[in-house]
Amino acid sequence: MERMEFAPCGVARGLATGKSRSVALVIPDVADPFFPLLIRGIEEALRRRGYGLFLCDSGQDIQKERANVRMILEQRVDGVILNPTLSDPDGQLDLLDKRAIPYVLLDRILEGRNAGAGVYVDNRKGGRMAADLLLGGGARRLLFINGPEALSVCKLRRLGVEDACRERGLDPASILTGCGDYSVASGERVTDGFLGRGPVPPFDALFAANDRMAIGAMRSLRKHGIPVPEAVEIVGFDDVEIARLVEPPLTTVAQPAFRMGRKSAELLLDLIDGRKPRRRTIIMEPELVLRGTTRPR
Amino acid sequence: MERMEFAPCGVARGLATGKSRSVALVIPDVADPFFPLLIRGIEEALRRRGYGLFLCDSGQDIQKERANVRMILEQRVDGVILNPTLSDPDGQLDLLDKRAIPYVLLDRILEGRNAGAGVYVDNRKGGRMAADLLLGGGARRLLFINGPEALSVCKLRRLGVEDACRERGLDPASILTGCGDYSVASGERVTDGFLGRGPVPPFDALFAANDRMAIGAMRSLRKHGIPVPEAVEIVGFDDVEIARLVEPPLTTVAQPAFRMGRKSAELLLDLIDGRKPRRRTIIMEPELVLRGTTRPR
DNA sequence: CTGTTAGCGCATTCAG
DNA sequence: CTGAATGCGCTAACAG
Repeated sequence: MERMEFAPCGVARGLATGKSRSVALVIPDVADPFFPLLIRGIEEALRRRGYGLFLCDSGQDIQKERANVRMILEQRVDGVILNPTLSDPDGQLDLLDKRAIPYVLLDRILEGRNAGAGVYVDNRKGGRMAADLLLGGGARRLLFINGPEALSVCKLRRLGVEDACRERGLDPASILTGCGDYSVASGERVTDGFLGRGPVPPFDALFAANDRMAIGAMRSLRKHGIPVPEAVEIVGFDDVEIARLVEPPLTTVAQPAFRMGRKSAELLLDLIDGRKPRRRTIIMEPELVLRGTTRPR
Repeated sequence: MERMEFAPCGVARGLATGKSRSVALVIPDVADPFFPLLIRGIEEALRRRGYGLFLCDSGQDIQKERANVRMILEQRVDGVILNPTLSDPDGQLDLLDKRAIPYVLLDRILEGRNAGAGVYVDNRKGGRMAADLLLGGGARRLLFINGPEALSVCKLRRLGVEDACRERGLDPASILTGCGDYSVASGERVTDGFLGRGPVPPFDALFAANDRMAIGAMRSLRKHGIPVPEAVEIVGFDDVEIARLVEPPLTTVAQPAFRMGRKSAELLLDLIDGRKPRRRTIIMEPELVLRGTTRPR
């Protein structure tokens, strides 16, 4: 069988068994540097058990996301790892439910559904860690640039920020808030908006819900001649590769992307095999990485 | 059929027709920021024609690359887009040939094979453009940090650099040369190596075969207190997202990654459908993007 | 325990 | 032009 170079036909086996030995990953944007490590983790877990990975980048486009789900259903994948686009994907989750295709949600919490499996970091804690670092460093006025608040993770990060305020006896309503779309450009734009109003920045600390927006904010501050971290301290979220390459290197709340990917794939494979995983939702710990956009503590 | 929410079973159709309506993409490293746009281009072309994409990241590991190819063969993809790892993948190309599975090479030129299809930029021209920019700006001594010279693209970029030298009456042997592995760290290490020998840098211009190594070089120069672009001008290759985010933003030779991806997928689909594409190898034009690591011209 | 067979859900073919 | 039969290459159930 080795020498004949025979490879059993997965398609025929798939038809006979009803299992295609493949899973799909649906993400909103491959270009987001948060995904590469995640994908690596997923692939490692899948390969170990002989599964292939269908990649579906919906490009932030709900139309494409629909098309992707349709294609997934046709290709008869055994399961789906879903990191939904901004818009509400519940219609698509219903489709998966109806077809009894197991799925794991990455970085999104389902409020209505009780049966959903998911993997994510403790976003509330992450938000609290970031805000607490800044407030503990003497910040008087915090600007929080959140992602799209329709996403549960964003809501949670905001709650964490508010926790930190309350713990220090501050009114959560006193923090400035902006909202971006996770892109560098949006972080820059939001920050520009707050800086346009006068010569003195109305904030002395800034927390962005991801590193890309934090880097956008850094660009805005540099443009306005405001020194980081001397006049404004900055904390990001994710710890992507760029974070350590910008100048000064970005202090950030790290997500264990590789482990998240691996874990979500393992969880999905357990569901596919009909095993009952002990925990269907897995919450990982964020970790503060101190670099150059905050003053030494 | 709409209302019944019926989806034809791709697996059964695959068995009946011998076509799985899916192709595989084999890349050495999803974390390389050059790939996201490429993947987007590929996905766009594939979705348009109802094909799915199997992602295979070999993680620079030839063992995994083999395992990937095996999995690909089992899953009976209709074609493969291959961006091979450093090591020689010809054994695996033979496998594909034997099985008559069409494939398109990305960014790698086949010297022995006459039938290979491929998509890449004119790397020689790109190398010449970069070196010419630097030499034309008055550089006396050029450091060229190449990628692994086992790769044909790297050989070509070097040839382009030598072309530029000769055109300006310089001896190509006079340029300093280092070799990295495309990572930020390797660019930094190689540059460190040249700067460790004395207080004055032995070069006044630097061309790196990709942006990540160029950024590593920038880090090394900053560490040594050498101003960019005043004392050393730098040009990278690729034009990935980070290039415009570092400070100063990186002058670079841009590759049309999205178009390369789309084109390679279209080419592959033509091969799969048995159409005879007019050109089996497609060479795209690199483009110089002037930013802050070179002085204004 | 080994060898045989039915059938997975389609596309294709051939008969009507 | 519409409708029924065959087989793609496997696995699972079953018989020997």
